Parts: sequence; structure tokens; C-alpha cells
Amino acid sequence: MKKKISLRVIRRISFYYEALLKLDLPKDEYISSKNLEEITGVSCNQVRQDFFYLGISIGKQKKGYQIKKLFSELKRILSVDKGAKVIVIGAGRLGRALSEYKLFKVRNIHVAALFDIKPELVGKVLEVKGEKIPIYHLDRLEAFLKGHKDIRIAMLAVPENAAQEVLDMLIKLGIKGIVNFAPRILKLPKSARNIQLVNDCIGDSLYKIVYQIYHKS
Amino acid sequence: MKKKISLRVIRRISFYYEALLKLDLPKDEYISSKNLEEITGVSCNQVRQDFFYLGISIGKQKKGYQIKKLFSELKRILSVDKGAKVIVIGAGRLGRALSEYKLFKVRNIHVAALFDIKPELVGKVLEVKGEKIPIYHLDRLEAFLKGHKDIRIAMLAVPENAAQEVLDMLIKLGIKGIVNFAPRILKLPKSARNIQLVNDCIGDSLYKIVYQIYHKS
DNA sequence: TAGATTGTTAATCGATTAACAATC
DNA sequence: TAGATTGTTAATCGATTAACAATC
Repeated sequence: MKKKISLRVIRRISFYYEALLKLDLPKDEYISSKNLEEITGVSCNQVRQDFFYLGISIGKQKKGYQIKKLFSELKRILSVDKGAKVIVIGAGRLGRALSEYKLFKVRNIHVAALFDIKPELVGKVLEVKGEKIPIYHLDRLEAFLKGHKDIRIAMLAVPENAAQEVLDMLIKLGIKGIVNFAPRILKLPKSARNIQLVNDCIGDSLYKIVYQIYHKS
Repeated sequence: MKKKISLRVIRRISFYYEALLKLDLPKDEYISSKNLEEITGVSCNQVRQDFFYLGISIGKQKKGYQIKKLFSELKRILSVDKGAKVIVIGAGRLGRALSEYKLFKVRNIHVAALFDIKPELVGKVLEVKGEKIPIYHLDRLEAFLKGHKDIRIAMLAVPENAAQEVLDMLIKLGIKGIVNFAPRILKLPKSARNIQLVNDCIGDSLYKIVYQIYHKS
């Protein structure tokens, strides 16, 4: 059985990975959990706990973790080598912002295409760091997926009222993982076994700040 | 002392609020925690626990919560009446997507202006549902804030390498709450007492999906 | 050796879920 | 009345922090 992983662990693993990426690799051969705390802000106890949880046990007492080895462990866990291909439904500002999001590149995640229904968007080609990402009409989604069996993940950036409908469509077409960015909690139909859905509420952190600044009590 | 609130509670409060917003208000005078569970997906126990935590005790046994009353309680907690004004630093795709984000409107949060340094962006005016949002040069931020003492919150959507620098600048200019969308964990300088900072990692939910889809073990 | 750092277990903390007396 | 629903407390669950033996 696959081990369940929480969003928080994944987030921290990302931090470690990105921290190592930015390191001048050959500088220090080893890095300790304490070093990682300094760079990422995650406590050294948490770092070791995470490694333990994920079965990373390559540390050497007194030295720490061999950077090269640790890096490849993290890459493996984050599936960086898999070169995940995803599609984005909705080519509005949010959809386009997601498509050019730098950190996806760092993680070797590629946006293969965007889909929309607006005539003024369909047919355009997005250029992201030299790569071209086409915007197709949603009608072509089924055919597109038939030709790209390796695409199993979609990001949803459509208007709220279209979100549930598009979700159902995606499931029918065989998509296995969906991140919903529409401002609405989507639910999987009961029939949808082993489909992964995460609702990403972009505004939340602003709401928290607003609460803290404006709410006296 | 102000009660600490977690992001999760705020998120759920938002769900309740938005659920009530969509209700045809006069339809049913009362709504129960069980009803709210059906609409929002949050368990009725959690709903009552949240209300208890926030001091909302307006329920009537056998009936539920008077919708009108509940609505105004939620509005109060979410500071909807305050009409929070915020600025956005960085007028790239992400910054512009945030500026036109629908749910901010629903919560009566207004983006007053964007700031950038790119000549091709500075001077432009964003149009969001009839409202005009100007893009100014970052040089004008100080003067702008002097003329708008009511603006205490900023969203950061600048490139990663500029983020920390801009954060320090914002603090110096008197901003009290910051949401950082740059793909990097920012830290508050030690001197920054009672400044609120939330790092919002937009990619995380995709990473979780990628893990679940690609990671066999 | 003495000091540092790991892997792992135990303690703490916080958040969710369950339970239930009160009562409309 | 009987059934439903609240407010609140208690139990459970999960995540973080602390502690420490092992050892390089």
C-alpha cells in the first residue's frame, strides 16, 4: 500500500530540494540537519523526522548527509526524473500564470497545453523560456489526451460556475489527478475511485492577514 | 490579547460565508450545522466547534442558526465591512491574476494599485469589472502610501531574487501585513515586531498530486 | 578522547471527531 | 411528548518538538 503523504511533508521536501539546488554543489560535500535548518527555516528535528518518515537514512554521524546522495533521494521522492506532463484548463490570467510558473520548471513539471473556449485565446501560443505552449479549444481535449497517454494530471483554472462540469469531463477522459484553483470546493463523484483531487484556495493567506490586521477583539 | 487564528479556521469560515452568500436568502430563515455540512463539506461537528471557538452562539435548538444573524456574524469575523485596501507588488501575470481575483471582491477586499519596475507595465491601467487599477513605478510606492494611510497590506508577486529586498522596503514604509507569493520562504527581520507575514506556496498542491500519481513504493 | 550528529523513540501540542446533556 | 439540534466537554488522531542512546 502506498504511504499517504501530507501536503506539509511535501512542502518541506520541496524546501530541502530547492535549498540543495541553490547550493554550489561541490563546496561542501556534506550538509547537516542543522545546516538545513539555517537555510530552510525548518527545525533540524523536523528535518530528521521527515527523513526518517520517508526512509532516507544515509546520514553519517558527525558529518551529516552527503549532498549528492541526499539530492538524488529527494529527486526520487519528488519524481523529478519522471518529467511529469500536465495540462491547464482555462487560459485566463491565472491559467497563464500557472503555465509560466518557475518552480514547476525546477521540478521538471511541464505544461503541455492549455485549453479554453474563448475565441480570442484559442489558437494562441504561450512562450515560456523558449518553450511553446499552445492554447487549444476545449473541444480538442479528448483527441489531445488520446494522443498523449502520459498526461494524467490537470490544473483547473476555469470560472467557478464551469468548474464542476469540467471536473466531471476530465475524469471521464481518464485524468487521474486534478488541482482545482477555481474558488470553489469541488467534490469527486462517488464513482471516481483513485482519482486525486486537491482544492487550492489561492486567497486564503490574504484572508488570514486581513483577519489579523483588521479584527480587534 | 488577540486570539490566534489558524489558516484552517479562516478557510472554513470563508466557506460558510460563501455558502450563505449563494443561498437565496429569504428561502429558509434558518440553517443548521447539518445543512452547512451538506453545502460546504465541513462536518457539522466541525461547524459547531468553529462557531464555539469564535464565540458565535446564536443557534436555536431544533432550528439551527438564523441565516441573517449568522451572516452578519461571519461578516464581522471576516471584516467584510472594513473594505480592506491592499496593494500588489509585481504586475506580472501572477500579480495581475491576483488583482482580478473574484473572491477578493466578494470579501470586499480592494486592490488599490499595482507596482512594478518594468517600463512596459508601468503606466498601464488594469480594468477589473469596471474598476480601474493603475500600475505605478515602484519608485512611487513611498509617496503613494503617504497618501493612503489606510493601506496596510501588500501582496508580493515579484521575482524570487527581488522578494526579500522588497519585503524589507515594505516594512520600512509601514506595511503591517504581507502575503508572499514569490517561490521562496521569506523571513521577517528581527526588528519587525507585529508584522504579519504569510508565505503562500502556489505550487504545493500540484506537487502533492504529482507525488501521489508518480511515486510508487 | 570529546564533541557532534545521526536515527529513533517519547512527550507535547494542536486540531478534529465523537459524545452527550440541555432544551426547544 | 418525541425528535432534533445546539453548545460544550471528552476522546482521538496526527503532527511537531524534545530527548537521547549510538557512534563516527
